[in-house]
Amino acid sequence: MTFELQAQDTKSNARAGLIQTDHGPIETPIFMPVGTVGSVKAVHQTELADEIKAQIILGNTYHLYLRPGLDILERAGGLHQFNSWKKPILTDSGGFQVFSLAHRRKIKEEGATFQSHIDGSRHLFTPENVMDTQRTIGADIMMAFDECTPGTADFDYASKSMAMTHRWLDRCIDRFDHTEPKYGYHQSLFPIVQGCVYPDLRKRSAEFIASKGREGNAIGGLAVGEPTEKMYEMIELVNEILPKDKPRYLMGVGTPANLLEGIERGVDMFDCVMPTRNGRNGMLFTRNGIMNMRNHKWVDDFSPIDPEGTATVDTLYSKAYLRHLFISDELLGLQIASIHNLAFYLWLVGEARKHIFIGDFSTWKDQTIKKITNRL
RNA sequence: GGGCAGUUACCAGAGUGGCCAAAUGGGGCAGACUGUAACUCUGCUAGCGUAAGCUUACGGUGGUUCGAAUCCAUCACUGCCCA
Repeated sequence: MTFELQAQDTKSNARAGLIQTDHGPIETPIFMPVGTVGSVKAVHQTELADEIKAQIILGNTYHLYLRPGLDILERAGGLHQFNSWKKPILTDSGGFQVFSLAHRRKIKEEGATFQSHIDGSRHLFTPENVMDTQRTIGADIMMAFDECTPGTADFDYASKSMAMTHRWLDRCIDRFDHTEPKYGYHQSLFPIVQGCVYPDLRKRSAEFIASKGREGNAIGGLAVGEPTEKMYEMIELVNEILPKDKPRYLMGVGTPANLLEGIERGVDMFDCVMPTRNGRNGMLFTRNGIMNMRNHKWVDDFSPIDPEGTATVDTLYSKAYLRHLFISDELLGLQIASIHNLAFYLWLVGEARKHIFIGDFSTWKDQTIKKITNRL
């Protein structure tokens, strides 16, 4: 994998770049649709590629390990073969599940034991076997196994958690460096900065992560309960330390406004379930603001879903029709909303990239945030 | 023509003397959702009021009772069965 810095905004830390992987290029800043169990929910691969113009998608180690399981993934020839996505894939390590499934896991120095949310069986995830699993999945970008610390953690907990994540990282790196890809193409390992909302911890963590000299770096443990302003502060602080010549990935973030604020602070990669999950729940993001498609106000609005939208569904269908689909629990509504939202997210980061090249990113960002945060 | 059962909020449907402006489900109206246990979750859903509260309400009318969706009479309507 290579990363080329192509443009740097003069008034902010925003930058545009190009990642090259064995599964093709990724133009940054980029948004990566989340496909936890090997599927971006309600969206075909053809739509992902042609309509949404996704360049890379996510998978999840925890979920794919439980289902379909490593044997099937290996026999399929890896996740790319299994789900017919020919472009790059990044897998999360299960570190987020240490947070989101906190009530059904136990953390020890060795690793985290999960009680499966599917059948209750117990499974130990260690830095070593999480590397092995991601080798089997065949992700282009593998994530280190970390503890995603809640944004509300106290300093003492955050400090100990961060230290353990660092020890886990060393074990991840050791295993990663002593194993080979299974399917003949290159895989990268991204370490993850933790440290909750504590500047001292974030600084130490960023220095530790940067010192590992991996091909890219990630910022984790944000948008997990802390105030948004704290999140922005942490991004700013961490990005002063993370190397400029490597891609920076802000994990799990976020709202369209979060993306622009992140880009301004030097983030290159984002992922979030928001466009797909909120889409399935009837919420549409557009360049003019946010719409709840279940609202009565759309009942007889026969104008296109998003007249300026880039996806076919945006002009093919009306707001009234989409509202009807949601009110009627029709599956097509989930598909249209998911495609629209993802296309919007990809359009947004693409525009950001353009404006970084043009040199007016900050001005454009301020105007855009005002519009996209409107409630329609 | 006779017998039986029933009529409760937008719909379905509990409730059979006070704890009932009335369970529950659906529908409707809003809100939430950030490395996905999520086509999920939360709130509201007679009127006025921020609220306490007040008013109108369980087919109609008239009773019994301190008190009625609940008991009685009668009328109307609906369903089933028999002729």
